[in-house]
Amino acid sequence: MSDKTLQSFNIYQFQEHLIDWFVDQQRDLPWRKNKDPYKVWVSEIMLQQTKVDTVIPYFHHFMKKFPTVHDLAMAEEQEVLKAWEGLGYYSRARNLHQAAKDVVEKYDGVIPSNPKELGALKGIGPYTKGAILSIAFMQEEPAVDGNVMRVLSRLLKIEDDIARPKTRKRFEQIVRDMISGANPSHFNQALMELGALICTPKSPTCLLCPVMEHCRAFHSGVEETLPIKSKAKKPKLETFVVLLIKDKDHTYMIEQRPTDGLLANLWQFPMVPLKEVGLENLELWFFTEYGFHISLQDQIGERRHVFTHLIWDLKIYEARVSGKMEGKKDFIFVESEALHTYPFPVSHKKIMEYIEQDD
DNA sequence: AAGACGGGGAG
DNA sequence: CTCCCAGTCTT
Repeated sequence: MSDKTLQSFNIYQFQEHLIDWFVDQQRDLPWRKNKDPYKVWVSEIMLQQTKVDTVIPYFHHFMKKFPTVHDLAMAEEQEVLKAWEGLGYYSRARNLHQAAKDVVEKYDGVIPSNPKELGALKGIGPYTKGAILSIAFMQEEPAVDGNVMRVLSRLLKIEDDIARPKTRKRFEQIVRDMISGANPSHFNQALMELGALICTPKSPTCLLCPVMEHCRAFHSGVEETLPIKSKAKKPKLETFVVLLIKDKDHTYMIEQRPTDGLLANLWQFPMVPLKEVGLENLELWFFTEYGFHISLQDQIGERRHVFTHLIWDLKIYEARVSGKMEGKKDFIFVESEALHTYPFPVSHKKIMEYIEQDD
């Protein structure tokens, strides 16, 4: 035992109470029907930063479309992004796709069961590695996510800032000590399930908790003040003009975003950074940027879209093609009925509502 | 260690 | 509206 936090903590009785509760009370979730490593992998990637209820329909659709790691490896990235559309953090989809190709090429389609090779795959960090190793391969590895840090902070009354990278490492060592001798799959999933159902961020239902008697925060009455977490800084505001550029054939201009950064490789209506360009210079700026002329028409709406680190203020304008099109940049004109075949960020999906149906 | 990277739900 | 949630990669 390398962390004295667990001195005088009854690990084996804790394991029994926790796992008995989990076996009895766990939710019936689609990725719990078997322990196919591919399904465990996909579900764990989807569940990063994302609620179970949101993930369920995406998981069903994804498994129908890409039933095996081979199917995923063979797919076009655009298909994978389309299946991910609306789920957010799209680098997860691109990394999962790349990793599936690597698994097929390097490991003949067999997902590696050792920590080193598994953890080297794109998008598989310490948490996901531990989750796959414990759930699919029954190895005694920690899988420390936000639920686990919250549960253990309270259980052991640990006041370290869970926003710090160092804190996760401490919890990993604690789990290594606590998981010993237990069913690794049940133990890790039980900690996370407890965090989701009982030991919730606000107003935890301690009176229903199967490990209440083990919980140091509950005994001290401080469960509501844990875990300690430093706050994120405020997102900064960015203002854009979004152009719904209609061609004479009832088609609209869309473009693909860059291969790196925010919403990489997704499609969008052209966006003009308003602060830098200014409404007066917009048409000239557009010609310089895209190589053909438009005429700006009326503003037809405005939306705010909030990301973790920034806010988009989107002023939606109609525009018309008014010049020859000899494109400098990559863009296409697409019939309004066909827009839905391209992966768009949620913000631009909502902008599609401003397009009239009867044109 | 700090910042980039989405989107949804609760109150 | 405001607040909360939080894995991995990059720098």
